[in-house]
Amino acid sequence: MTEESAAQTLAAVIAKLKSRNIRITPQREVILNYLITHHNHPDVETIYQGIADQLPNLSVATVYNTLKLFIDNDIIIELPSTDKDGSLHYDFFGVPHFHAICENCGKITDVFADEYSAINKQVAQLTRQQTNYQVTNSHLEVYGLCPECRQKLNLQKGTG
Amino acid sequence: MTEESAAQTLAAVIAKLKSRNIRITPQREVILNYLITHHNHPDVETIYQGIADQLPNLSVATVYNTLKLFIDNDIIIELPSTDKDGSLHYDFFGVPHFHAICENCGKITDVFADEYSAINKQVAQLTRQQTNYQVTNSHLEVYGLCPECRQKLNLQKGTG
DNA sequence: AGTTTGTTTAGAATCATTCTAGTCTTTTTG
DNA sequence: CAAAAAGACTAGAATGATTCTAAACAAACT
Repeated sequence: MTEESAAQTLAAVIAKLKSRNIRITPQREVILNYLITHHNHPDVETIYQGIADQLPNLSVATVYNTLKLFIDNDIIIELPSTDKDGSLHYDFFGVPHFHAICENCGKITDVFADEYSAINKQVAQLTRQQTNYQVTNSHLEVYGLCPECRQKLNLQKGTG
Repeated sequence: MTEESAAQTLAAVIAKLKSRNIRITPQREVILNYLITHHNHPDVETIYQGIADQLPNLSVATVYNTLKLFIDNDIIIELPSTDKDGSLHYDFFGVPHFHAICENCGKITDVFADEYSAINKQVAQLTRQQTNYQVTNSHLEVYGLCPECRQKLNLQKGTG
């Protein structure tokens, strides 16, 4: 992704928020920009550290408040905490995708697939039919072993 | 589900655990039985209260340890905490299904659908192809408004 | 019987998240 | 523009779910 398109994405999301009468404060813009340009599924602490130079007086509470605001407006999603830490992770959700999570090291990997949009539609429809929920979005997490951990564990098994 | 089949399910899961050389303690059996016979997506506190009469000396730490054991052996799954509380929820995962979660009241509803098994297979395959993960399972959560909250919120809107 | 390994208990410790009170900023209104 | 109102931010305290620790207990192994 080029810098130009990140800027375009930022502008588009800001427009979306403004259209809902949500104020764009410097804090919100910096946090949003961080999320658009970093795809490492950061937790609150990582975000806080990552923008400390741009917002020296930032409060962690503001990060929490802002993330909640973004979640409620379907701009980012929350990912479960892995075994390795106890904190939730966040992910800008511009292009729909799902997540592969390593049960060994806790790494989270984005999975983009054309088929996902059709799957999503089917799941929303099934849910409506069977529960009468009004569906707004969905999250899919796939659990398993990442290639690195697979290799590591196989070597251990071979050696031990 | 009849009582008989719950007992059969319990026996089957115990056999599975034993085949992996995992000890079946009274605590583990009671907690497992609770999860098999209650499908209200309990949190730790609810489980603890629900079996207090059967295990008067039970420690919460044991509940946490046992749930982790069951998760690692793909017997139960963990569900995210809703806005209404800060604790994780647990669900016996004998028959694969996914979850609809109400964004307003936090209710979690099981969704059973024949199509889910095919979706799951497709998702596992996509993940393998694109990330080279070795997939063991997956969770799907659908977010939206439950029928009750939809009605409640519509009435408010109409009245206000 | 004694030793090792694994499990449970009770309570303390941790730490992510939420809450609170006060301050600051922006918007609205006259 | 000034005043008032609404919304947002900060710093630090409070909460509370989860994890950790040390000691007691139970089961498996020699």
